[in-house]
Amino acid sequence: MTDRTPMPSAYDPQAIEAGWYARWEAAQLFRADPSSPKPKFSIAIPPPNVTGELHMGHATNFTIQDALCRYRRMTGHEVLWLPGTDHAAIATQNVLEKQLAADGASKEEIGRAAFEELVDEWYRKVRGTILEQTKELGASVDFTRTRFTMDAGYVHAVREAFVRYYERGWMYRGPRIVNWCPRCLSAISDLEVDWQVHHDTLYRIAYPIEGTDQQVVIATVRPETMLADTGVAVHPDDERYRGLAGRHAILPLVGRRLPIVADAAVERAFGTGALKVTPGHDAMDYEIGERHHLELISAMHPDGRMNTPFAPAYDGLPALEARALVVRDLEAGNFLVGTDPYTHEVGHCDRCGTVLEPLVSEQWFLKMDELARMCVEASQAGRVRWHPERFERTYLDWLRGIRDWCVSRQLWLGHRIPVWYCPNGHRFADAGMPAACRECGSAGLTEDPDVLDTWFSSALWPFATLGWPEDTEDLRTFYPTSVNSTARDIINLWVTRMIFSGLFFMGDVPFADVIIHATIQAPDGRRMSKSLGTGVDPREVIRSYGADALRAWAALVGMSSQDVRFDESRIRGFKFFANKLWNATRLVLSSLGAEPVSSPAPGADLELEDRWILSRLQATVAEVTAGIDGYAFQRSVNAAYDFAWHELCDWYLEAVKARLRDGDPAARAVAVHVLDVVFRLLHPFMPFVTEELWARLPGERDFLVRCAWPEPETGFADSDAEERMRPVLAAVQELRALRKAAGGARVAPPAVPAGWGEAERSLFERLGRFRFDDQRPAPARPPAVAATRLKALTEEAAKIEARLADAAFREKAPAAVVDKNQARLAELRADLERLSGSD
RNA sequence: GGGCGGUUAGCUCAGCUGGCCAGAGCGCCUCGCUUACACCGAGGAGGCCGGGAGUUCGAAACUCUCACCGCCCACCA
Repeated sequence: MTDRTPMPSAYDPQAIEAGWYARWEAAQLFRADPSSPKPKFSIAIPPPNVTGELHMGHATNFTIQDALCRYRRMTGHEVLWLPGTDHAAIATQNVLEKQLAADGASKEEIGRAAFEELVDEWYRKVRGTILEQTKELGASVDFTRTRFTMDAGYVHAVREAFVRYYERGWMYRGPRIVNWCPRCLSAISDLEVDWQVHHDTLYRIAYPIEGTDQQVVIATVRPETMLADTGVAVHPDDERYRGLAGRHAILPLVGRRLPIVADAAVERAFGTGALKVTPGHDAMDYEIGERHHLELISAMHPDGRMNTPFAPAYDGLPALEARALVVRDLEAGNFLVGTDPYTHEVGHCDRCGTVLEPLVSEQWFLKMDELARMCVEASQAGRVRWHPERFERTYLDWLRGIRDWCVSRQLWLGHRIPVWYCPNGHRFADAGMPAACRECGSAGLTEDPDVLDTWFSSALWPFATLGWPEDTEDLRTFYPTSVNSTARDIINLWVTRMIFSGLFFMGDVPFADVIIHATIQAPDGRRMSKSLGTGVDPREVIRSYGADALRAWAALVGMSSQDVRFDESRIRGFKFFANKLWNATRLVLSSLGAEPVSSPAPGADLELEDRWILSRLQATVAEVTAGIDGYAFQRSVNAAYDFAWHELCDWYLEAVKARLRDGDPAARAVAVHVLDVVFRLLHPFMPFVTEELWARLPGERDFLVRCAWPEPETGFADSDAEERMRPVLAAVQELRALRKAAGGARVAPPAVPAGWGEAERSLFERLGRFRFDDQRPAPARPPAVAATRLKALTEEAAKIEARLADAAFREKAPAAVVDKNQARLAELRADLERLSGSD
């Protein structure tokens, strides 16, 4: 989009970012064409939702993915970056319930239909916000393919997936102990448990042993659950309790006979070494109960109140009240032996924060053994590569100890479980809406009331968004996708599940590379969170510094191996950088005439500084490219930044200003070329300002978005120019130091160092702003070079001399290292000589 | 209880497979409004690279160990 409008002297992100996204979209630059012959690159964007708007973590993740997509477009790939949103059932339901509660209402009061309207409204709002933010960030997604995990096609995919698992026999239903949220009134999976440290009391309670006057003392933090005790367990090798197994204990307050069993799961060192077994209210007890065929009693309603008709004193009480009462009664009956303070971790619902109750209930489970095995194999075969590599272990460790996945939820919101029950007790899975029972043909089917875990549908994302289970062109073309970029907290929640889903349904991994980006923390190191007031809204950052600055920073820190604190000053630094690019462009453009600008060619009419900057440029191209290829974006950003500011602006443009103004075709060609390449290199990270500036370069301009990625032009690699340039730059710096020492007064022109030709002399004059043939009288006594500078050089030289004098070093160090040291020493000596000469 | 990551200038962070006096951005100090840019330019101060031990001619980087900080996993009630 050629642009010849005048440029204001200051870069204003607001002014330039506004228009570009619409222009890109209008030109359909981000629309993927499955029939293209180009190699394919695809990313299914992680579907965001949770808080309803994009936060800094999303901004970072979007930046990484967008950088990859833009880079791949430029390297000649057909790119599909597919956006979308997730219905996030449990999170959304919680948000809405909180809103209702704030108005003194509840979802039960307003009813299902009204609640669903609220849900739809919420999704519309969230989608609008996310869409807006996606554009503000410059994310080059294909909006024509936007998906939602509850759209019609996706619903079909989810149901179909369930049915296929069901028919394989991997989906089963049964009463099991699960993590139950008494507020959400739903089961949740092991991964959705938020463990928090609690300071509780450990009660020691004496259980009389039947037929003796002895007793066994157990320890518990939840005395109220004793009402549901159906056994006592000790370790089989525990001498203290030898002979106890096989007898019975009598449950205080209730009088129930409890078999005493020996089980190796009991930790002898903990508490008294004796464990009350409550299979209905503790996961480990549940397993012990299964092993020893103990009775299972549920003593709690789903809402967390006691359900103990056999002990009416406690029936119907909230658990904590029941606990107090139980403790009082135990004390009264002399069963309470003692208490100890006790610190441990207690599971909370990670969505609403309520303390979870392990409860037994009917739930659907997905068998994980085969799926886990498929994941491990894919990993071992290197079909999925993790970046950084260490996260592969997070994945493998989880798979190794995996338990079946509880996929059912008792929510109002979500995908219904496609299982049907007929009046004659038959049960079958059907993705459609069957009218009659498959087995007996009877009508009057009822559908399973539960919905699926949100992550069940998210797990299908990489292929369901491409049209699965239909055999679509998109699916054939863009699956498997290329990369998945995620925060590490959902590695197992989401990434792992996508991998086994892909392997099972598609027969192939869903992506070749997984990249795990850093978590962005608040400036003080706390978690960024709305409720803590530590959140930073990307929109405000964009308003202050521009999306380009935010993105450049995100790319710089995104792949850090540790968490990263939000750092406004660095983002501002990138705004300054954009301003620098802006003004460098202004400088070059303002000195161009009307005549066309040619392209520089190696060896043709180039001055020393031209050769130098072109040589540095091609090295920068190589470095930026290597950085992206290795997912080390900080390398790319740093290389481009340093080159553009500290080589191009600080030296080259200063050196060629006059040549540009004088119409030197070589300088013009080189300056324009270097800017052009710099904009290409930076475009994946700073798409707006680079597109804007690139459009203003001479010649007819299309879109930078679809320009070719620069190759390192090795023909411009010029070590001779780089070596000759160094002493000139050093000499300029020394001259500046002299002037400074002279308090700004004129100093005598330096003697021409040996070996300098006309090129060096001319460059030195321009950069140093003086002329060798200046005949005006110099001060009688030239100022002394700053002593510190001299000292530093002398010290370094001495250090290197010492190293070179060391026999061990000369023998053992590789020749290249020795050479390097010698070269450096030569440089230092030359500098010192020049310095003393001007003194 | 296991595992992982971190500890480098005042702040936020780079430093790849050990070798160019230890780097950047911001902040701070001193000069300078030099017709691209004061969102700038030229200089500068500031670091026993968490502590200790080891390997090596040479270690911020490798090994061991200790101390903190953070995260993940785990059925010790």
